[in-house]
Amino acid sequence: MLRPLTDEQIDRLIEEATGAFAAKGFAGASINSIAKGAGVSVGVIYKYYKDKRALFTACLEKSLAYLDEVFSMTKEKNGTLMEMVSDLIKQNQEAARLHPEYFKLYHQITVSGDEPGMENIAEMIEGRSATLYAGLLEKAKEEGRVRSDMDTQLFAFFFDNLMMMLHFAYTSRYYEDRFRIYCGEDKAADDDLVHDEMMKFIGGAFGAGQ
Amino acid sequence: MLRPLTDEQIDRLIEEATGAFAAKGFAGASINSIAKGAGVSVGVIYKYYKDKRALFTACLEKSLAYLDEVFSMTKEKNGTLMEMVSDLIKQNQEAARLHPEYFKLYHQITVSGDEPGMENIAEMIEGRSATLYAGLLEKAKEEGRVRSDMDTQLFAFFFDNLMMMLHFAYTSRYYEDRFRIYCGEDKAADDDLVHDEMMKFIGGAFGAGQ
Amino acid sequence: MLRPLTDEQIDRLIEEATGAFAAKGFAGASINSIAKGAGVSVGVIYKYYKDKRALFTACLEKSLAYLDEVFSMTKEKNGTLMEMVSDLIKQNQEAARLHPEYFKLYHQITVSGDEPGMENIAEMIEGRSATLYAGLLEKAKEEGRVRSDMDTQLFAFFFDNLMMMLHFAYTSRYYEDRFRIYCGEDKAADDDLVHDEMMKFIGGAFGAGQ
Amino acid sequence: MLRPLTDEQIDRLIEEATGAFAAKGFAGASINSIAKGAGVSVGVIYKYYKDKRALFTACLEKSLAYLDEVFSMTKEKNGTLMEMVSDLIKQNQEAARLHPEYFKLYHQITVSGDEPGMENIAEMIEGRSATLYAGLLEKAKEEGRVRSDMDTQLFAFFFDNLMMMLHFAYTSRYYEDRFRIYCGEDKAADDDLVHDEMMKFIGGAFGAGQ
DNA sequence: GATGAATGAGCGTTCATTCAT
DNA sequence: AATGAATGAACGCTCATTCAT
Repeated sequence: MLRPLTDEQIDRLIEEATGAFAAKGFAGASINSIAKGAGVSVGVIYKYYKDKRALFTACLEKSLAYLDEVFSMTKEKNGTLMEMVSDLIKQNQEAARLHPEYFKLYHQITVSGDEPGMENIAEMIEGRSATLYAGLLEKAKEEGRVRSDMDTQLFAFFFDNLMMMLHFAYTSRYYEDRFRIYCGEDKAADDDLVHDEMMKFIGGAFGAGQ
Repeated sequence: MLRPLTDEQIDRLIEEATGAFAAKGFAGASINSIAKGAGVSVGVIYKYYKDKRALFTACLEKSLAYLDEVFSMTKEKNGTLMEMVSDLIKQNQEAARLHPEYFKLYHQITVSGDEPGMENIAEMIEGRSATLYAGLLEKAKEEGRVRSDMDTQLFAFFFDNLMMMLHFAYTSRYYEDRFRIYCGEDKAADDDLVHDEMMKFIGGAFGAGQ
Repeated sequence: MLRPLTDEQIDRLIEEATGAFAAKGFAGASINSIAKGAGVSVGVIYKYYKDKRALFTACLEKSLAYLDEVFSMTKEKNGTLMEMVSDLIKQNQEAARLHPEYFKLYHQITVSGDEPGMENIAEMIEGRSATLYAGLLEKAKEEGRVRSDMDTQLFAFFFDNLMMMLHFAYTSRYYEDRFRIYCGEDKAADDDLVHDEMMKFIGGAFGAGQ
Repeated sequence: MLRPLTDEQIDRLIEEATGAFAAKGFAGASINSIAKGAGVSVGVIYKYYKDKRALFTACLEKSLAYLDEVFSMTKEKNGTLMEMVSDLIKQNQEAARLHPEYFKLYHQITVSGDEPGMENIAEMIEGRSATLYAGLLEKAKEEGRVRSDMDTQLFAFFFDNLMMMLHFAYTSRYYEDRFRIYCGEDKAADDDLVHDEMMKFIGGAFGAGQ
């Protein structure tokens, strides 16, 4: 038989597709040009994926698996709250510089409307970190290490918002520009500075000095 | 009709197009159905706007003008830093509930890639608030009303990130879901609670108690 | 606006489509090559017809209307049974030579399986002639002008079978060949001879000599 | 398997393909699903048959061989003209109920246009019966057992037309419907009645009472 | 010599854009 | 100067055919 797609070819297809979906969105990306870009035939895509949506989902799953891995690395260190925050910032910076397209794809789904199959996607993606952050804050609050008057759920939410915006700042053309407008080229490129200032910001927000 | 489009017609066109782009994204929206919805002919759209992208840009500009107006209302009050923060939160909450489509459109451009005409759009949108926030923080720092060790530009950036995520949380399907996952239905719907907690978060971050 | 399709263009489109469907069947015919052949754009077909099936239906309707017209011309003459038979033969010969594609299209639907929208098509097409033929035979039987032991419905059916095969013999490549195999080139081309022999055959079958 | 296709496999392939072509037509049937249904690989089909058309032709040939067999059974009985007619009717009824797909396939080729390889197919199929019928009629005419003024070739043609329409009436969806429209459900299902009436019809046509 | 996954032309259909009116 | 039907490139997808194994 014609040589089956190698793992490399599949990887390249997913990579190409991820890039296309990340850059142009689901509707804007074209299967035919993804195939061309990946160096495979159109037809074979439909052997591996039922339709365009399934290809998109496969790309998304790979991206989310990566994001989850990054998140898990921090989680497993089991450090203190602020150690975790520091870690998360660093990991996000590093991961976003390494694989911007994964974050871009994540970014894409945040703009998609009510497409079928997208109903519980937020729960899937956000559930774990929501629970983790709120739990850590709750524990820290009980132990008196953060301000006692916070709503831990909302504070977890605000904190995660900062994390999301951080990786988008390394990832989306618009957010990159915006980053530079706020800080100038130099600071935006200085990962350590950003980390340190963010630690101050979040530390202060949490009242983590107590 | 063989007379120029009236201002009302242009308004209605932009409104219709904004709704369509907000709901379905750039690629998903159809010029023909926008024309039908707006009660104008397809052809005339191309007299006023070079192409679909130009129409999108026009919608975007109107949305941004609205957002700017909201922002200006706060700016002109000339209150203290934390008064301004409080105001901004409230304004964003109100505006996002009133005109979600404007925020959705704003959200759309953050995912668009390197399309022509999108080069300086961030500068256009973000320049003024970047300057304002950093300026206010700088002044407050000099006066000792916020922590003295902050990088005011980065802090302004972090703060604006929180503002952006706030309006997206009222505006994008995905972010709405995510909001509820973090806080539950009740808190996500309680604008006053969100405002108050956000004030604590930001107040702490700024060291605004000093 | 771009010049709307003239009636001539629509006619040409239907003609081209009828030819394509007649020659290759519904599945085998291609909208794109019909468009090319008719000298119109693909897109405009979809302005006039919802989809391929609708175009086919339009062709079929035109063909059936023509067939019906031919049939009506005979019916309205209100002649005796054998006069009607004679007329029908002549009309079918003439019509089939004039517009073979209409008969071909009719022929096509006889091979189509259980496609949607084809459920009651036989009733639509065959109902009128079935009633007419059986009625005429019944009347003739009562009047003793045909054999008294016939089942008029079945005899009407056999008679119509001969009519169908007659026009297919002028219309379908296969049936034309078969016609020549049975009779030789010369007789197959001799419409009057065919008419006369067919009159004998049917006259005998009906016992119309009585 | 890396051994030649067994005869059983070829048979099964042809059977599957015949079913598919009969049900969906040439264009509608899919080689890939025929292969799957027959339990052979796609590739091997192309070793045995040049292309889809050749596979169709092979199916057709098998169908025609069967039809020919049915025809031969009658022929070999060497009965009188009207005995042969009676036999033919019965054989057609029985065969059509037993193997509708063979007749359907035969029906398919009558609608196909000028495809290559279809040039002499009518000759192949119709030649023998044309000769036989005309011969029998000629002999009967000489012996005075049928009307003396008939053109035996055309009468043979008309007679065979009735035979064709008879098996299509048991075989094609459209012709089945039409049969019922002409006769009602009950008569269409009553093979003996149909046989008897057809004998009357043909007997009368031939003037076989003489 | 069979396999069956890959190929890619071509399908039906859409829709941004054009242009005769 | 607006109209809106026509245009045709390009879409997602299928399937007859090929060819490395």
